[in-house]
Amino acid sequence: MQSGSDTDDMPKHAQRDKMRDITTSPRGGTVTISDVARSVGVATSTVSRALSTPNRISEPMRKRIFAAAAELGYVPNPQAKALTSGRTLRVALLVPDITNPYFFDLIRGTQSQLKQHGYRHILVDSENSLEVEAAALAELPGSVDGLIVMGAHPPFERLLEVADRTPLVVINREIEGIPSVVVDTPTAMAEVVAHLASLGHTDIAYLAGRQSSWSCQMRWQAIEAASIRLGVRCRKIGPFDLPMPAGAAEADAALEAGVTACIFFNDLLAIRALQRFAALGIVVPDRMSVVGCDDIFGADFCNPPLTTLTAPTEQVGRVATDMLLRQIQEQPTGQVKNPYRVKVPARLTIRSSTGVRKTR
Amino acid sequence: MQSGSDTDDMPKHAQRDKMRDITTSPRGGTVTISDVARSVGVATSTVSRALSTPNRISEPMRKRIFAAAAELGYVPNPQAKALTSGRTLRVALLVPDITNPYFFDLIRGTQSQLKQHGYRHILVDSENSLEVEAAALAELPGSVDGLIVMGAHPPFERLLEVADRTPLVVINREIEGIPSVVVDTPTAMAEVVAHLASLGHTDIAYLAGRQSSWSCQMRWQAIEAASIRLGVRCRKIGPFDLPMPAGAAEADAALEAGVTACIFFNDLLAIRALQRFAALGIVVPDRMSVVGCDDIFGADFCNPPLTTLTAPTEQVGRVATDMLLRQIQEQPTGQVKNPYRVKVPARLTIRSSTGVRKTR
DNA sequence: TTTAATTTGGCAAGCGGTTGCACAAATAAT
DNA sequence: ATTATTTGTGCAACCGCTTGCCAAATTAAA
Repeated sequence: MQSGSDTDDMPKHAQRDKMRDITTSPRGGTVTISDVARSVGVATSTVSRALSTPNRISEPMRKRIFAAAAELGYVPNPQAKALTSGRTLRVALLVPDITNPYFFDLIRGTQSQLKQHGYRHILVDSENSLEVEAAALAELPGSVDGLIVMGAHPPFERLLEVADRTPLVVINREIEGIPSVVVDTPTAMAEVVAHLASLGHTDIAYLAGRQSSWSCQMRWQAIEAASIRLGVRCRKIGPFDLPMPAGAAEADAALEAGVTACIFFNDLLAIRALQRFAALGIVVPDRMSVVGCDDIFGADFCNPPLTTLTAPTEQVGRVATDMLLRQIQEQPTGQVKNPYRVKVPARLTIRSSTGVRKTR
Repeated sequence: MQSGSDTDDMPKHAQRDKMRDITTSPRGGTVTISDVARSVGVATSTVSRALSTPNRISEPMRKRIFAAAAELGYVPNPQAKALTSGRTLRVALLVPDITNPYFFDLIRGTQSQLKQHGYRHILVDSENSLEVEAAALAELPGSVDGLIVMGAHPPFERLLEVADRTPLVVINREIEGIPSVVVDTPTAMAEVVAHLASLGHTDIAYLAGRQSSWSCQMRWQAIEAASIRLGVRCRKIGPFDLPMPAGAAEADAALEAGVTACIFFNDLLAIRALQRFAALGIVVPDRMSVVGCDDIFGADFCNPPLTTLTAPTEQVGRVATDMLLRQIQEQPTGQVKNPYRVKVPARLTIRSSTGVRKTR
């Protein structure tokens, strides 16, 4: 009851604290470091150090503080931590379209690797919108320690700017000066062409992706070069950007072009095209051979199972994450960034959607 | 040139600021609100209000501040904002397994809705691990404004605790006192049983999910009740928790049980079982009818296309998000939380994996 | 013209942590 | 026993931004 005397000689902030205590203590009050400090009877700095600076505080004191923290249910506030330390322990993942199963494994790979290092993910799905991507690129660097950008559509100058102030790794695109990890689909695409040629196909179409991405261009270059070398005709069709389900239009176009084999930018397209062909009564691979890319979920059990390019996608995610984390670590000394590039091979997985050319 | 005089009568903090300016201005320095303030010649508070309190600052001044902010490339620091405002504008998404395509649409739904309201996602994939889930549940509330928990494995007491201090919405599980949105698969499962019965099946198996989830239990109850009502035999098998690819073991078990139709907990299982049956030479649906649940990506183009339950999954995500955001908004007054529950119907989509029972 | 009501902008105290620096106690060296 | 070294803690400033409160300036009312 003589608490009245406290109030007088207490410094102002202590009075406030006390009020806060009374006000919020009953329920819902977050336990802060100073609650712990008060409970143990030490300064907040001591608690802070006990919690995050090893060997700075005597063992007995450390124990007491830990005990108190546990008892009070103290959970550090990441915002506050981030504000002072400059580390958010968060990484942003920029994905063009979560709806594409290709990104599952990539996400899974990054997530598991990040988790191991105590980091979290912010997942941003740009839904293939350049504006969303641009906005995210502008805003995210403040709230994360680094970014991983997948299937990068944004202009490379923009990415360079971002890379200049934030650790950044790009997946499936190579940009001078930015660390990247890409799947070497172009090289594998040459194999695809050879595979088709060996089956007797001389007229091939390459159906480009909706957005002309870097990968798409690289693949086309490789395919074109390979077909010239092998003496087969190959034309590029698309990209289409129609409201109809992606894949069907491409299928129709391939049909109209009179080719006997077609290579799709990715499995999503290829699978939908497969459905379209089925609907039109076009037998795959007898009338038309179909090749996809990525070996996504579904490529092995669609009808017929899809010949495609397979890559260790989850590993790609892990490698990219490692590169990013390394960048984040070395940032202090980081005068010169290490634009390390990794290229992982893809291999041709032959299933039943490709077959010998039938003369009709 | 007479700036020398400034240094003398400047308050201490201003001097510091100035020093900081010299130090970090050259490069890499983040532009803060006080940089903008200095550039315009006003106080930080004015800038802050111009930026985030409508109609508090005169129009001309507002314009000047905006211009300066734009010119300097000012980007607000979310950490600091969060620290003062108590709002992180971030929501966590707890997913048991991103590898399951079912969650795509859910994620997409929440993401798009969140984006519209200026919120971001933190995606946490627990990879079906209870510990990871528990850890996330403990840690996340501090760094987000609310959580959406999917396919909730965590014990409900735990969830109640969390819900007590953080806005929370659960998807596909009902817990007294927690807002939830669930797909009414149980009701639809009765239809499934009726469908199978009408095809002449009298021996049915229900293949449970790996983890005995709430949905799984509800479905089994509904299936059991329906089969009793319809006079067919139905047994529950599993769950299995084997290292082999989920689905194959279930297929074998169904075969061994001698049933002519089987209902799988979800499409992932059903599709893998389909592959297993094909590998064993069991023709679906002639020798075995197969039903899945969720109508995930792939269910329509697997071989044969899968009979399954379809629900507006993306919408479920949106609704859950709305409920969460509403909760976040009303939190100030939030004496009594509104444990609102939504149940969205699922409907039976009949494709080719179910057929009339063939006597053998 | 004087007084009251609005606007507009600044001051300064935080939010919940971290950290450089100072200081007292404990241990070692002279 | 006295001085020089280690620890072990506390003080207080600070991270970037918000906000309650106050004062000066502008406008409206008396």
